[in-house]
Amino acid sequence: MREFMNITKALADESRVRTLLALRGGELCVCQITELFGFAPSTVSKHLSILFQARLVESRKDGRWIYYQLPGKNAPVAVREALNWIEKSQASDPQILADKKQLAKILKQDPAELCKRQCKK
Amino acid sequence: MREFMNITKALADESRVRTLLALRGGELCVCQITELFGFAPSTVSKHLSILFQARLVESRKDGRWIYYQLPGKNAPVAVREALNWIEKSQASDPQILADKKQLAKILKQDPAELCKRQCKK
DNA sequence: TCTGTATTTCGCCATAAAGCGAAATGAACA
DNA sequence: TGTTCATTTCGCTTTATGGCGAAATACAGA
Repeated sequence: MREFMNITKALADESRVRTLLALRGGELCVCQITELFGFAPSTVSKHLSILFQARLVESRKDGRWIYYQLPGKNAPVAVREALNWIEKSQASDPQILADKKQLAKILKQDPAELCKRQCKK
Repeated sequence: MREFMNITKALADESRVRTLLALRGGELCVCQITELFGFAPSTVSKHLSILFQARLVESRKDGRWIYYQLPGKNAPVAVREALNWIEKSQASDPQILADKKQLAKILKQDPAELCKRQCKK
């Protein structure tokens, strides 16, 4: 029950749901997600750690960058079902489509440049 | 998106998840759910109104009693999928099984007696 | 109509959660 | 060995949420 509630609580925030749907296109580093939402990097990091604790995302370290991605087939059933539910219910939501568009623009940019800009703020 | 978040926020509380699973056995009136949790009637009422707004439950008035139940086939897809997910993930959870047992005892009692006791507190 | 009662609404308090900026961490590179 | 910089952790403030009891509402029955 504890684990299940970790999932439901993680899903009870719009930014986190949008993050999960944004990750459908493949892994993203923190600064790319930060760019998508316009939040402070620390805020995004916290959101990601909540998703991670719920096992809704996995992470991979590559040098100074940390990439987050949707979990693989080894994920708990409750997690897989949850992601399925979100996908089915929200894939065509206007906000999600807008995010997808915005994300395409972000992916064209150099991640290093994104990060540098965010740190200067 | 707004509607979807209503669902996820409604599910982000353990009592509300337990309520949904308790309703699998059929409709319940407010005082029966109140008895199950040991909360104040006003607290239970609020929980139910949150579930209702998310369309995760429906209600039926019968005289002074209001019965809550799981939604029928006309429920939105997101709601049906959510209930499915909860059922699959949590049906065999110890807490849910305990609730089921406790509920069986409650159902043997006269609802009118339950309510009277709760009001006197 | 008046009383009793099942439920909801309201106002309050305590706790949890979301956001930020500053400081800490840890890996690459001069 | 420092320095740079992507990310996280910490401390803080503001807002949201869950709980209660008291009062309001709505309906049944005397």
